[in-house]
Amino acid sequence: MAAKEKEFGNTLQTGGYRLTNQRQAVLEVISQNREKHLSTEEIFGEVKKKYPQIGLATVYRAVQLFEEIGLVQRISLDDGRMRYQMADPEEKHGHHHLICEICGEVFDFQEDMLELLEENVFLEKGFTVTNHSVKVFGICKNCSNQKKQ
Amino acid sequence: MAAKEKEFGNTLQTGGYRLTNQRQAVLEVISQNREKHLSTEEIFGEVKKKYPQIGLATVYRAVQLFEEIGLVQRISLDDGRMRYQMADPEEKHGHHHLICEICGEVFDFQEDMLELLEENVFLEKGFTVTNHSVKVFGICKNCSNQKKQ
DNA sequence: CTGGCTGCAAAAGTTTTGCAGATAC
DNA sequence: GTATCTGCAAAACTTTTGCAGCCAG
Repeated sequence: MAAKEKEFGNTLQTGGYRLTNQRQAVLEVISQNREKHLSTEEIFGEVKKKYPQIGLATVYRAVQLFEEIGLVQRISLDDGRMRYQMADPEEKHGHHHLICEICGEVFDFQEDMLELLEENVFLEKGFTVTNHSVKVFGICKNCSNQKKQ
Repeated sequence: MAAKEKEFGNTLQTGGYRLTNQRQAVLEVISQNREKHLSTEEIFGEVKKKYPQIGLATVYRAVQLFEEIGLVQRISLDDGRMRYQMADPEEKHGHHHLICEICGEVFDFQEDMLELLEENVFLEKGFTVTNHSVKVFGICKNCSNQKKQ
């Protein structure tokens, strides 16, 4: 925890950015909801609990900054709002998402098979891959079980 | 062409929807720009050339209907607006997109390797895949060549 | 100190909605 | 004829921006 905050501070400092209470609070919320894929508005709501005077624009500016310096990963579920999740520095391209079409739950998954896909795309189309975003829609295990009952 | 319009009419009729001039005009624009990935505003602009009195809301309602009945595929490039493209009824899950990070051009690609990925996801997570959306970012062949010059 | 950051409020951009009139079937 | 569709305008939402004051370094 202390190590994490130190790392956060360093990452901001390296870029010449300031470590403000607001930014700390925003990152804390994202960090404490690692599995949640929060929208900006949801982050705003959570941060306000601990930091009631914060403005929505500050949250928008904070998450954008965090994405630029690689602290968080931006996720779009194509529903007209952006979501954010902690980025894992170990991952080359960020991870991917399984989205249940019944309950809307979002599950993470890691899939290295996509490396092969990238190779194919380069050979066939001359396209050099720098990143990819994969969303897989379907029915999650829980919802499948409920259907059977 | 005539066959396509007939098919369009039938698809709408099957659902109990009306074949209006506005809807025909919207679908014509999408159909005549198969490789373009037009945004709703762009579709609106094109349609107005032939049908100047059309309203933007009508275009929004038309593309939403077309997506529901499977005539078009909705594409999100996470830039805050939706795009639409003709759907190929032959494709199981729609095709995927290569997005150049330099010129912004969007190229289509078909990749069957994802079938394997779906199998893995089911085995590992019990998640039954019904659809997926893959976006691959990178540098296209043209932009790579320009860089070298 | 001072340049970067915040909060507020206004603006911008996309998409949705309500409603009276028009139209496909 | 009538249920559906359209066009307009207003509203709803998310995100961005301008600016005066504040604060981290």
